Amino acid sequence: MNRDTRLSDVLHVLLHMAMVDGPLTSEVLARSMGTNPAVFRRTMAGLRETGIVSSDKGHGGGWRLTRPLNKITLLAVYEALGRPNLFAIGNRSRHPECLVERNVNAVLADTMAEASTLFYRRFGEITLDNIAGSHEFGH
Amino acid sequence: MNRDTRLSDVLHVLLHMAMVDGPLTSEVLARSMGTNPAVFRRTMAGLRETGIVSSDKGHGGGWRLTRPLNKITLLAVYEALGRPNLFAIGNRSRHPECLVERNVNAVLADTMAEASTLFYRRFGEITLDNIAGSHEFGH
DNA sequence: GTCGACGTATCAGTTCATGTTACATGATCG
DNA sequence: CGATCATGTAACATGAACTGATACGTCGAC
Repeated sequence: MNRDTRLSDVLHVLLHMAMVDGPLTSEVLARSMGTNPAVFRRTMAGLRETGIVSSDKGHGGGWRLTRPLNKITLLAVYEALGRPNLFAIGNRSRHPECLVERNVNAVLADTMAEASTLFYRRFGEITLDNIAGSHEFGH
Repeated sequence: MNRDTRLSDVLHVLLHMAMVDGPLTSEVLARSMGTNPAVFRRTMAGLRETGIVSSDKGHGGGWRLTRPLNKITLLAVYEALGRPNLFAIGNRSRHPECLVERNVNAVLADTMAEASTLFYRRFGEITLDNIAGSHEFGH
């Protein structure tokens, strides 16, 4: 099963955007993401809608950050992507009426919920300037 | 991305096996798992190799548990399946030499490592008899 | 020796994310 | 105002991976 790398890809691009003054085009940023402009725009749509970045058409257009890196948490980026599924494992309810199956599902769901909480907490603590510099943010 | 439900499926089957005296055939157990015998055998191969279950050919053959449920941890089952990938997210190293990308990867890898530890700890604490009864094992 | 069961290789089918193309919209510049 | 440049997005193509399916080999009980 292939992993969803959009979060990693988007962070990479955002950090590069922060290093440049003017806007950058999908053409350029897609290359930095290793894909093509249409995929890049599709991926960034949520970040535009939640206001992390803005995009302009026409001459001199392109993408830019709307606020400094220390005002953007990893959690905000994750949520802007639509909170993609974190886990590769899960339940399949073939027999929803079966008590055993319900117990199994509850155990796995509990553990995954705990792990989710951990992800959210950590993501909320990390701002993008923490990532831009050397890897130092509290442990 | 579709979730890997093998762990959930296998637990379900193991608990049902524990409720029966004699061995059960792939035919029967596959039906309980909602699949066909070949897929069932493929899925259970690791559990046979690690000794959680045994299988016998010929008349009166089939699958049986080799030890009671309270001697089987969820972790043992997970490992017998080959420690399937837990996470749906991940890094893609398109630019391994890029410092920014290395920082991004490190942040995500750290968080995933922490979550892995949590999964392993919880899986190690839970034995299958905890799941068989009502859902009570410590919180 | 026949039958019943597992073991497993191999191929087919499906699904889903990603890649691709195409075209519409809108802004800027001359 | 028209040309150009950029985004927005729909629609379709591609490809990889997992599951399902089939076939056949092995082995044990009767």
